[in-house]
Amino acid sequence: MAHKILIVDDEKMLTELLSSHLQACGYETFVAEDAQQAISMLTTYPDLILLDISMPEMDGLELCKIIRNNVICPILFLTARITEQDKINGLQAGGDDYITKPFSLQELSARVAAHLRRDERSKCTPKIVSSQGFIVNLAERKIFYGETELNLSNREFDIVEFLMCHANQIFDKERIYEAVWGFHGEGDSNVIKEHIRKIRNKLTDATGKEYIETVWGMGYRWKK
Amino acid sequence: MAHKILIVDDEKMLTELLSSHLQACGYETFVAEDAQQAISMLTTYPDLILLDISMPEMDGLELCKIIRNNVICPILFLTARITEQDKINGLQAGGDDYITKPFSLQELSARVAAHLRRDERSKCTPKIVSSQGFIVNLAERKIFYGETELNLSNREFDIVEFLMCHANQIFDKERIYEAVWGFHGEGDSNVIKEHIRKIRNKLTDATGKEYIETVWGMGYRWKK
DNA sequence: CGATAAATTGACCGATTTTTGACTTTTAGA
DNA sequence: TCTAAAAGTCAAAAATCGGTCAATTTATCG
Repeated sequence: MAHKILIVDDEKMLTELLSSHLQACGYETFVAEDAQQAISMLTTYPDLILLDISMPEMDGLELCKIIRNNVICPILFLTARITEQDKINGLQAGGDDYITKPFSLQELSARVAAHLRRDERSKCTPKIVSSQGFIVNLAERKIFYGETELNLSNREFDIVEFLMCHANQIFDKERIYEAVWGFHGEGDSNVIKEHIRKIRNKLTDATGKEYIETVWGMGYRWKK
Repeated sequence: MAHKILIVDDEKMLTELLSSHLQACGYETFVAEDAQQAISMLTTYPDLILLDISMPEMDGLELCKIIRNNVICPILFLTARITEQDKINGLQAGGDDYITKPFSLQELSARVAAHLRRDERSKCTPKIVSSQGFIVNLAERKIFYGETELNLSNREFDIVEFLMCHANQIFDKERIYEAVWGFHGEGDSNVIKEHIRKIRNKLTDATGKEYIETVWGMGYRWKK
């Protein structure tokens, strides 16, 4: 399957040029001309994003942060000026690399390919973490307690992963929602309660122990 | 290094309250009472800005745009009313979030912390304070006297935190109510009296000493 | 398309916290 | 000493929060 590349830029000339070149290189391309479009196009789950941060109508860095909160793929900035401060700002906003204008199409596709390769490699390396008798396979998103698998659903896995990786810290429902869903939810949400219940059932079924503690009026935490 | 927060508001009462609470939370605060001051204080490079957009003497949104053009830190609006249009206007002007009045100090610092967290992953905010044999964990909102935990409820914790952080100062019930609840209460409220009683019981149970003194006709104070 | 699993929502219960109201005690000043 | 205001006490009502279940909506897969 071809890699998907999202191009965010308001200059039609440029986007068409990039788009056709990258398509010629075998990529699938999507174009967004403003922040609104860019955000809604994240649903295509691009493998890489080219983002022009020097667009007059919007703050590219701000947009970058929003994007970074929703996807993990590489974000490459297209920019005219480039100072040390720009670099720092951009990296803090979650960017991965800069391509300064003017650039050749060859250079562009080379950089794109390099980032996709690196991303692909890191995807291939299985990440396995173990703690408290659990074996967590982040790549396959599976959790074992000794020999027995826990069969968590996606959301359940996300919640467990988040709590486990921040053991002993207390998180209220709002924060868990933010961490797992990536955006704000309504304050008094039943969703978290229900997921916690399901998770607890599966945990105690497999281990016979309690791992998620409720701190009344504060939230939940993974005991360690 | 503590995070720097710039507070822009023309109500002295409120700015002092916010300032002292945020300082208690470990932040460094700066106060600007008008647009002129606010702009010149941008040279302190704040990590977050609290901006009251309902100030009579100036256009908060206009000011926000100016600020946004100069710094990239989160800008949180303090506002009484909040319509859908307000939100759009505010976000277009470069704001990041809204806190609608009335709000509790707890809510405020939670939102502030959330934005700072999202903005970067630096962990320089001090979360544990100790004094007079007490260990106050602001993150987990727990208080220990030596080894023994005090098991305060949330409101109780808020009151103790407020009094403790302003040791030896006298506050009447009105003032305590404002600080903890975030808005004005009726004058002769039993709520404070009752909470103080509960707190005193828990304090003497754990320590055998008296910490909260009543100053007759004036209020309460934390003895130090 | 339909079947199945997952995610979310709404309703309800019980525990805990918070607030209230009635009452008692203490205090300062006449 | 007496009194009115302020503070303290207690129990019970009200609000909040978390846990659970069933029902509904939403994704996923063949």
